[in-house]
Amino acid sequence: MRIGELSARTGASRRSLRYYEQQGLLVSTRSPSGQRCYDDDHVQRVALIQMFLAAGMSSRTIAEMVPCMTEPNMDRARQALTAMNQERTRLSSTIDGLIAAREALDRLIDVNRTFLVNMADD
Amino acid sequence: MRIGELSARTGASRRSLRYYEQQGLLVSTRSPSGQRCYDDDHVQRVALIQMFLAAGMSSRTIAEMVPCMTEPNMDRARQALTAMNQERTRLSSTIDGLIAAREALDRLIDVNRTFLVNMADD
DNA sequence: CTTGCCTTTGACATCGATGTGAGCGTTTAG
DNA sequence: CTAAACGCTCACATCGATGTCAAAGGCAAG
Repeated sequence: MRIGELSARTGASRRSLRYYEQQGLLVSTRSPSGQRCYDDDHVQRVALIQMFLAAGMSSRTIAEMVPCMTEPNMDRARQALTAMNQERTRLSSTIDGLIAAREALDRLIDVNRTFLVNMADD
Repeated sequence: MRIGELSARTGASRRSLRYYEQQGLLVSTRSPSGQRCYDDDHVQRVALIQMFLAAGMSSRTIAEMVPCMTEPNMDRARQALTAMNQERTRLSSTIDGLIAAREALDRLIDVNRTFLVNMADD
C-alpha cells in the first residue's frame, strides 16, 4: 500500500508518516519511481508509534526501542532493553504524577461543589 | 517574600513565576517600587500549578479552574466546575492511554528479553 | 494526450512553556 | 557611598511534532 492508505488506516497524517521515517521509527520500501510502499504489518507498527508518542516519549527515545523488532541484533537488543526499562520507569512516574494531579483536582472539585451548595442556601 | 525566594521554595524559575502571573494563574501584590510580593500561601498555589502543568494541562485551562479559589463568585464557580469535570475526564483518559502504553512496552520488553535468552543459547 | 489525484522533497510556520540577555531600577551588606 | 545581588520589562530563541505550501513527478481513467 502507498502512504495515503497507510495514513487512512492509522489516522496519522502523511506528513507524520514521512517524519516517522525520517526519525528512523518506520522503514519503507520504495517503488521504482520512489514512492513509499508499506504492507499490513506497518499499520500495527504505526499504531505503536502513535501510542508511544501520545505517552510523551520523544521520537528519539522510540527510535532506540522499536527498531529492535526489525533488526534483531544482540547488541542492539541489549541497548534497546536498557532504553525500554528506563522508559518504563519514566512512564510509571508520569502515571503516578497524573494520578496525584487527578486527586488534587478531585479535592478542588469538592471544595468548589461545597462552596456552591453553601451559596445555594442563601 | 519576593520572587527569588518563591522560586527557591517551589523550584519554578523566576521566569516561570512571572509567566504564571501573566497567564492569570498567580496573583501578586507589588511593593511600592513594583517588586512582586508573595506570602506562604503562594508556595502551595505554585505547587498546584506545577502539578497541573506537568499533567499536561494548558495554562489557559488552569486559569479557568484555579482562580475560583481566590475569587469565590457563584457564576465563576459554576464555570470552573464545568472546566474541572471536563479536565478530569481528559486526565483519566490520558492515564488510561499511558497505562496501555506501559503494557505495550512490557510486551516489547518481554519479546526482547526472550530474544536475548534464545541468543544466549547459541 | 489530458485531467485529476497521489506522491516526493524542501522550506517555512505553529504552539506553549521556558531560557536568555539587554538595559535599567532597587535593596542590602560592607 | 558603593558594589553585589536582586528585581523589572521587553524581546528574541528554543524544542518537537505537525501543518502547510510550492514545484515537480507518477499513475490511472477518459
